[in-house]
Amino acid sequence: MRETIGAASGLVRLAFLVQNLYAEVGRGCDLTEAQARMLCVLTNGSVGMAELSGQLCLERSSLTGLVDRAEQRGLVVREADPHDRRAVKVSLTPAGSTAVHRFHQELTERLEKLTAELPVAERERFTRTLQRLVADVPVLFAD
Amino acid sequence: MRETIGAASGLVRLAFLVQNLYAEVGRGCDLTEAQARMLCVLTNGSVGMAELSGQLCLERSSLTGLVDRAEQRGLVVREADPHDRRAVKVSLTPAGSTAVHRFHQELTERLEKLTAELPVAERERFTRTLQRLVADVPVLFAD
DNA sequence: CAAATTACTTCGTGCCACGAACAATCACAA
DNA sequence: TTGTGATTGTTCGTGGCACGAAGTAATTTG
Repeated sequence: MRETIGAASGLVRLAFLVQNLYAEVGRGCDLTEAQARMLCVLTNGSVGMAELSGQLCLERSSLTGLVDRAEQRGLVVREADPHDRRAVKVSLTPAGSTAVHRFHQELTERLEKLTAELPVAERERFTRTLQRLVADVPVLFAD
Repeated sequence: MRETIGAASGLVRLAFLVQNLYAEVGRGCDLTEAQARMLCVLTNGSVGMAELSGQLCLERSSLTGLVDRAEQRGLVVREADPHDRRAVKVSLTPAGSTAVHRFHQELTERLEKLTAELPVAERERFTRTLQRLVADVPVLFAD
């Protein structure tokens, strides 16, 4: 049983590691963690508040403030949905797009360094298993 | 290059997944994420503020409040360090110990379910690689 | 058309994290 | 011994994050 316990510990520590990297790279781009996550989702195009809160696993009331602050910083805009006057579409401004691309690139580099030391075969196997485990996690960080 | 990009995405998504689980299990034990992390570190015995802030990657000033709130909830106590009158040792109360053990057990179960569907060989390989990647991450979630 | 549903916001609360500034204590060297 | 510089931890101010309850407006449904 030693091994399964180790798996849980390993997952937690890996998550901690990645999360710290995420925050660190975010700070370098002047983005909070929550903002960076949101901008990553918006990379795929404009999204309504409800769907966005679903993808980020946030209550809608939490999202309102997040979008507010991002909008004040000029990273994001709210647009009226032509088909539903209740709804709002959130999308990236050019500044937001620039920021998120820089963030994405830097984080990708840092994360690749993490696995860079592994032998190629091990690395590929690891990645494949990873893909399998996260198959139904929303795409927060597109390829 | 398709594969290396996927590795970064996979890591981010896995981290998101684990982090959400962490928060969810925490809520079930009436612990915030930050509190749960701290209590996990304290499982190994009492620790000074400076070392604790290092292990949690937090500024000392952030830790003060975290310990304050945990102390008010009766999860933790501050004790004077006999060898250094500036220093403080933080340790678990019985209530804190109970809470963190429950948290640890539930989270471990949930995390094992994550990998439970994998073929045994793949799972073992994955775990081994995991251990290697997190070798120098502080122990936030002991075996 | 009335009622139920959906989309989003507002408000109040508590928690989290940072940096600057500060007091107490310690370690060490002159 | 007496500075002097480093270390330990706290306070304070600021800003951000997240929740839930309650509310408004628009849409859908019966």
